[in-house]
Amino acid sequence: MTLTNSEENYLKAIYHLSEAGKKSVSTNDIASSMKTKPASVSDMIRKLGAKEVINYRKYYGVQITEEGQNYALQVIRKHRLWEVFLVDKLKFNWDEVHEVAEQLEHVRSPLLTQRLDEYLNFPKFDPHGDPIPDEFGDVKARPRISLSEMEVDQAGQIVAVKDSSAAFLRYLDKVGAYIGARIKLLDKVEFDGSIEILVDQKTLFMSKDVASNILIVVS
Amino acid sequence: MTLTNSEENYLKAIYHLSEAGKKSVSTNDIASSMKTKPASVSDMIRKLGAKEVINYRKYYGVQITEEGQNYALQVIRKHRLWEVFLVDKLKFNWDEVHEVAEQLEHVRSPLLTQRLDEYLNFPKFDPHGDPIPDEFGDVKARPRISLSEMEVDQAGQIVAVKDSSAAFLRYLDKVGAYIGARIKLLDKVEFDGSIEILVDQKTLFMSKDVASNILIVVS
DNA sequence: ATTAATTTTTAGCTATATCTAAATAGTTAC
DNA sequence: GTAACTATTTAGATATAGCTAAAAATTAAT
Repeated sequence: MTLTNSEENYLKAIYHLSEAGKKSVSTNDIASSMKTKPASVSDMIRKLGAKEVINYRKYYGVQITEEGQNYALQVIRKHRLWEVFLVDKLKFNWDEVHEVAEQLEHVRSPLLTQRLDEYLNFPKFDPHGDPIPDEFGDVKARPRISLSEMEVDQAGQIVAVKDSSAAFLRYLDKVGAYIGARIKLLDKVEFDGSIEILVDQKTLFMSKDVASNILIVVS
Repeated sequence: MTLTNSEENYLKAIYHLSEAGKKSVSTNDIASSMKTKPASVSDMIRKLGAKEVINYRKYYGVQITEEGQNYALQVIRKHRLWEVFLVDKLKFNWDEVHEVAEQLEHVRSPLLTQRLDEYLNFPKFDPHGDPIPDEFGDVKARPRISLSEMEVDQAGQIVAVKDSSAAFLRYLDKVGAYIGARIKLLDKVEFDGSIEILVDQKTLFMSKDVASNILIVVS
């Protein structure tokens, strides 16, 4: 079973939206993430349904199937391997690789993917810190540290909190430090262990107490 | 001005057919080299004419324009650079690279092409011995003759093949007549034009048919 | 110089992937 | 529980790229 490049792109988008929490993904969600129109999405999900990579029932959201998930993971694998190649070997900056990897991810050659993986020394994470699925679709969990353990100038992504009280979550939401936010540690005050971080182009001060309750995956 | 992948493939075919002698290329020639139907070619050359990469007059052959030639050379440049990458870095055999390079040659990123060229140390010839155009479309020429045109006792190096089918490449690899191999013509049988050559301290017999498909640079 | 053969083009159809506009299904508000 | 709003699908276009079958132009043969 093979998908066209366009079908692969839709499937990848559906996979990413599914990952980001929701069990079922809406036509509008897909349309906005793909920068296309809902009508085009309707058409495409009918095709993806016929190929059994998603479950599709009219007027209800779509759910990715086991087979669809595996397919998506192989495309993501290729995307991230190429990103590693571009940065490690061809000296691209990590913010220059996405568009090129979007093209390279569709090259069909199992041998190429395998040899590239080998050549890059079986990397487990891409230049953005995202995990690279192996040939079976398995991913290595990323090591998590608390925000207070980070070094100055290190960048990362908020992935969880230790204290999940409503008050704490409300506070995080208010300052923009939501789960998934990409942050960078700007400064550490030796005196009290408080820190200064960059979130969404805004700087933010945080006590050591708060910082030690926030879990980070460094990039 | 950009062409679709399909337009790039047609243009490349027209370029290669033009190189192979004839000043003007027929619809049927293109159809058979592209393994498609003359009707499809008619359609496509109208499009390529509109984009001014070929000159097109109904019922006459097409001629590639200056602009078309430059465009074709850049696609060929990418194709051959990727072939070098696959063989030199990813340890592909030289008969396994064509299909993958056909896909990679369409990746659009001037930076990628430039960095790849750099990474490979600005190679001048691909694994089949064909010259790699530089960013201005210039190629380094090497005078080549076919193995069947060599004189007895003349020595040389295999630099390319005319027939690059997988079967032919496999055969050459098997007998040790790889690109780059240094050979010497030991004898020529007048009766059927078959020859005896020395390759890697081994003597090898070859039909005239095979010999005329192997290109040599004499030393 | 006609006729015959070949080549090339046109016409019309299929499939993918997109769009806009209109219709329909589902959800929310009062 | 109906009306209003939102989400989704359908219908009908456009553009690319291919096909077959038939028409038209060119070339070859007698």
